[in-house]
Amino acid sequence: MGSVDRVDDLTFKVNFSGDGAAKLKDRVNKKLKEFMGDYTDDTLVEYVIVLLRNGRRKDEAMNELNVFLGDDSDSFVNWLWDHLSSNLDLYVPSQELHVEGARTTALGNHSIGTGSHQLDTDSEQGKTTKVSRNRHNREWKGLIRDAAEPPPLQRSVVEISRFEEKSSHKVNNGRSTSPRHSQKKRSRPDERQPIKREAVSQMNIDAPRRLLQFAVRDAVGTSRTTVSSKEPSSKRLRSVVSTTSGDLPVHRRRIQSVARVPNPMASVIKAVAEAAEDVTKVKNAGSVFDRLGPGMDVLESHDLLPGFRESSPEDEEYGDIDQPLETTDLSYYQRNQYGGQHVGNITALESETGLASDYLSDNEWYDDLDVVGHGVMDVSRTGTSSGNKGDNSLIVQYNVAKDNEILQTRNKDQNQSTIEANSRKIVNISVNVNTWKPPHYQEPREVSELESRKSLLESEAAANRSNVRLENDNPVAVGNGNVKNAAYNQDMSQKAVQPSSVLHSAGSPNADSRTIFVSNVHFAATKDSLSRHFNKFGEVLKVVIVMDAATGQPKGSAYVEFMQKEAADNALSLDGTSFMSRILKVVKKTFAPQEAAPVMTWPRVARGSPFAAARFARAPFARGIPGAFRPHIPIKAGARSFQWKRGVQATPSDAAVAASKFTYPTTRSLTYIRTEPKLEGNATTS
DNA sequence: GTTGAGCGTT
Repeated sequence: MGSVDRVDDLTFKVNFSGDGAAKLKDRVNKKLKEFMGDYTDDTLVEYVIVLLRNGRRKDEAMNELNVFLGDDSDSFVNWLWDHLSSNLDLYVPSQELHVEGARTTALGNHSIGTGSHQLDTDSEQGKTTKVSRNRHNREWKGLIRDAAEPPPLQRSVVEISRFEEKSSHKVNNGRSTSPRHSQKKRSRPDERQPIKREAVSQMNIDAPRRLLQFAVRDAVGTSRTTVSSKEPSSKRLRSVVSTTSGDLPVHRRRIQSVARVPNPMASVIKAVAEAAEDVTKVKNAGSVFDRLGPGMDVLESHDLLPGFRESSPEDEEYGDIDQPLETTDLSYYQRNQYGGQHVGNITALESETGLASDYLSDNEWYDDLDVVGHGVMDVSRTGTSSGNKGDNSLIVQYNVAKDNEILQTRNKDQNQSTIEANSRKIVNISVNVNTWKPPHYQEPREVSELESRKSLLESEAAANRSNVRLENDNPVAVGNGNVKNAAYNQDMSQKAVQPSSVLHSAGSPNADSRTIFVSNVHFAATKDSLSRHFNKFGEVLKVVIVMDAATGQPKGSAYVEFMQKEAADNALSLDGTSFMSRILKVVKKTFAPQEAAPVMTWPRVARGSPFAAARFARAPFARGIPGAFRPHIPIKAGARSFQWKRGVQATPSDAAVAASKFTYPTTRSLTYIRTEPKLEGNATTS
């Protein structure tokens, strides 16, 4: 078939202009419809024509169209070449008609080219990048006419790819993968540089690009799941759609063609797949597109939202970009939830600094962290407003808190700009983390004290029968107690602290009496920090930070359960003191239900009363308790002032009596409340 | 306008 060979060598590097172009478009469109049916996209038609005009050889055209037409690409191009070889004069003015047997310069080049070349390059490009796709299509005709400049083939290839990148900047089409990107490599890399932007109907790229994006995304999606697979990318790609084409309906065939991706696009896809593979190797990259980024800064600026960016590897399923903010909140939440265990690893990781800073340094990092803390709130609250300046950094922080190790590795290969801005805060968090002590750190003491404590608790259990009875007056309270009891045992078994579990089974009904309710807790406070803050008064068994289930953020209150009831009582002395630069409200956990039982013998302060409630709610109960609670009642009246006063001159007041009653040396050290030496102290001394 | 009344969770 010599004639066929001859046709195959043809290129149609012609200026299809005016009516000719329209006619050709029409014809091509019809033909394409035979293959693609309603899926035929006008832009694809235009794309075909541009291929011709750029002097694509037949095989090249097949390759390029293969992405969109799949198997049909060959037959279509065959048809096209045949058709053009005999009918080219239908579409091109005869004087411009110039069919070339080999790849040489086209005739149309100088006839119309130069003049419109300028226009195309400068004005048109700037314009079209801003115009919508529809307008592209509409203007295409004219553009084609104008863009009659056909530079040497290779260069035009380059141009397209450049346009591709360029336009995707503004169109914000997200995950565009610059279809021609790799092709330019394939064609002739050395010719890449000279031409910056010699526009060649860039608008034609949009639709193909969209299609290609899907292909690439499929490819990427596949390769992402097969993380460690070393098999050739083409193989993986094939697995996207496993069916073989055979005699499937047109539509399905087309879909397949996207995924099957034979040799031509293989280079593109391969590059993508390789990039994807790199991503999985690098472990940190949140997204394949992150790695694809170098060629497409669009993603950098648009799609890679901070949260998405920072999402840790195990959050791979968040790859959908819609999630970043959720991720943020989640990590924040987890950070609190993880409280002990997870952060513990981090501590171990940086153990040199650990444990060193304790009580005294507490205040320091608390103050520091307070700064961060505000941001914390910002994130969780105004998470959706991306305009918030602090968001980025804070998100980073959370991941620090969540998984420090990951961030450290990430730091290495991430753009330092963001990191740099946040490094200070990160350090703060790290300090926070470092001050944490592993759960067992107090076990030695616990064990040693355990004997005495056991007895103590037993007696306490007996002593608290009265409390229990008091609870029993209220049915609801009893129910709560039981539930908590169970919870206790569970919790203890998890912690594998056997002795305490024993204690609990004995004293669990008194859990409430050993528990304090701390409110006005800083949102950034963790179980650990609270535990450390309160364990001055005795072993802290459990700290529960009350979280708002809806928002996932802390509600600013916490339950601190001590091993001993006395410790809880003493801990009440921290009421009105500063913790993380917030004035704590420390009260006993209430026994009485809030709303269900307004039925009390003595007159109660109405629940609606915002201020008095917390304070007075305890009063009636305390009245029923002999001894232990009494001293605190007067303190409550002027809690803050009293605390300050005591801190300053250590007055042997009721509070001091209460404090010294159980001889916890740390009780006196309340003087460390130095954060806000305000008017309070003076006011009450009078 | 640098959240802030309140009693949860396993």
